[in-house]
Amino acid sequence: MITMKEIAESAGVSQATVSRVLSGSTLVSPAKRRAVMEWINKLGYTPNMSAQTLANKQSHLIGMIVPDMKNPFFFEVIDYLESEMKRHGYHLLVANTRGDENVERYHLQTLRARQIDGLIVVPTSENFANINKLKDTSISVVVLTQSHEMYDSICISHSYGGRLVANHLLSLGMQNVLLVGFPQDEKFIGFLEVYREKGIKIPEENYFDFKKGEQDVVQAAYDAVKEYFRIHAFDEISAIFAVNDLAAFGVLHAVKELGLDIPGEIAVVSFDDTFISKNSFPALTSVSQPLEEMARIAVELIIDRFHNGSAKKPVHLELKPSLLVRESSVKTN
Amino acid sequence: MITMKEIAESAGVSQATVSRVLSGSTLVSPAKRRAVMEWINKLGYTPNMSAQTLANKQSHLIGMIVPDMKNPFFFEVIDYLESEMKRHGYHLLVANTRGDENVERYHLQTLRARQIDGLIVVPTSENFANINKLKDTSISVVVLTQSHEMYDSICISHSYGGRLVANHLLSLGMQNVLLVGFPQDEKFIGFLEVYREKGIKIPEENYFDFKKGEQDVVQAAYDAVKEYFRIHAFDEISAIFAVNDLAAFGVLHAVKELGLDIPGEIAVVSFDDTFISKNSFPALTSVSQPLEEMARIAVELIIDRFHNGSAKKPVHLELKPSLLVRESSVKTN
DNA sequence: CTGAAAGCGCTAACAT
DNA sequence: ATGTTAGCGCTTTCAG
Repeated sequence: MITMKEIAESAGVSQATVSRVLSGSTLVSPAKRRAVMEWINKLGYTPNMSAQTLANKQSHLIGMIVPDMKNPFFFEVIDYLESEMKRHGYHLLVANTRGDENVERYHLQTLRARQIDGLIVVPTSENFANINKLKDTSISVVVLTQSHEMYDSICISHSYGGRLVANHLLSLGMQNVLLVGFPQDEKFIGFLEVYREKGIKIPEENYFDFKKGEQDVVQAAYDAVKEYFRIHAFDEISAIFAVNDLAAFGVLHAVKELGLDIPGEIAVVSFDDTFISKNSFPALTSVSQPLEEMARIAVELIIDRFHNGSAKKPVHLELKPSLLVRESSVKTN
Repeated sequence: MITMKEIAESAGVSQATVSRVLSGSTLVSPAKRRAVMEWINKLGYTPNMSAQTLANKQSHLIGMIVPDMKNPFFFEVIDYLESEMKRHGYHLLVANTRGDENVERYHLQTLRARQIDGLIVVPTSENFANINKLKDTSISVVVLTQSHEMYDSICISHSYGGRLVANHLLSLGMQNVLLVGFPQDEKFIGFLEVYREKGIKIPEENYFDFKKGEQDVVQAAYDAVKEYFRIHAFDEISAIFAVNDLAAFGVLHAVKELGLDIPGEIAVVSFDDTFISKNSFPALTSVSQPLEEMARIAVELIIDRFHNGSAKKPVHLELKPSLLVRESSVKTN
């Protein structure tokens, strides 16, 4: 690895001058600048960002912690974030907790040690137990997909998303629905509110509950549907609302295996609108999150906080999701 | 951020002693060790890895460059890699080229600047143009999913995978097949070899060619099938072999939309065996790569090279894929 | 405009 | 067993 010192010696200037050239300072004579540039190219100099980080107290690194890297939703988020960071000259350090709070704690610690300029977290721990401890560190954090009072946070209104689904299904006259996911999820709460407002009750047994931290969501959802219909007649429900695309994928598999027509005999509605929703057959009606916008804002917030400190109080963004109606709930032809 | 120096002052010892405690050196008296540990906890010390990297010339960072982060195959790989790196105390820096060679070049440069201890690349550029230039740098690279003569490389035999598919389809008496992907792909070449050996010819028009760097593979595959059947009768082919799961997903969608029975009227075979293969309906017969093993070896190779230099000559691993037969090619009930 | 020198936080001889 | 010191590669005053 060739260093600034070496190119300084070769070009017959001081290290400071090389540094100035590299940083685009105007205080360098054209002649020296040219000489330095020549040697930089000739010797193939690459700056040492660790040294820069140490000297500047800025790493241009953003850490991200997610609970499940295998979920396409997170991958699409990561993809947008990575892309957005590149635009700003940042790099992404990803860490996966696999739903384990201890792993989350570990990553919180090691990412901090890496001098990240900011952290984007999709919380794993219950009640934000781990991330709340970051409060008395100087690190700026953005909580993604959930709202958090202490930190900047960006999410959609899940309950509004649930309401969209409810209104859609009700407009189709579908009164009995199976919910596949985590009953405490805001989207289901919003959904149930609407039904309650209309005086329609969804029986308890129609809330299928995943174990917290369930890793094979597809399989769990598949099993849920199979189990439900082992006990219930096919015409007892008219629709299934899945907590996310992974779950919907499992639901779809099960429903088709049972030979039920979608949406004729049973409608399926999903959440997140990843490539799975768009490309399944039938294509899934799904609640879509404005991921690109969320990613853009997240990166901007992080960078802004880094420079302008924690002076301003936390920004809480709650964007509105939208419902994309496709063939899994409404026959088009 | 509290530093070693501050700990040293608080504990009334030298910085070197703190460093020794932290590195687990035995050359510290129990008393001082205890005192130091107390202050470390009290003050909430976190080491500065940039400084460590600078002093040690080791970052414990591994970079990875992939051409398409949205492909489930790659994110399953990334997931395994991240997990494996964590076991070794490494972190993963991911970069996505989106099929753009210029972006690949950019990342090669910036990742190097970040002092990564090693690089795992899934090549984007034709003929390895970009990565070949790493040869005269000291960085250790592992090429993943393809074989490369200069660097350590880990891949499966794609042509063997293609042969597995060919033999499987032939055993089912399927003589005319539509290939959806990139005709120059080894898996298709292997596939065609077997057919040729049996004296069976697949007409040129049955090779559907994606544009290089095609980003929406699902859609492209969907379109390919639709287009094929716009011109051809349904019974002209008995099977479709898709280049990967993303393509197979599109194929599946199209075939079902056309109302064809799978595998009765048409069989579908895929490659990579991601969660898509496992969970589609019908579940896809697919060629499976030993991802976990590949990830483990990749990380071990990188770390080994880092410590033992480029002395030994490159290791080339070509693992054998296996064919998982599911309902998309063979009716089970 | 340019160079010398101090410092970022940590490690690793080298003394003692 | 412990402290002192000299870097690691870069940025940034401070002089000139």
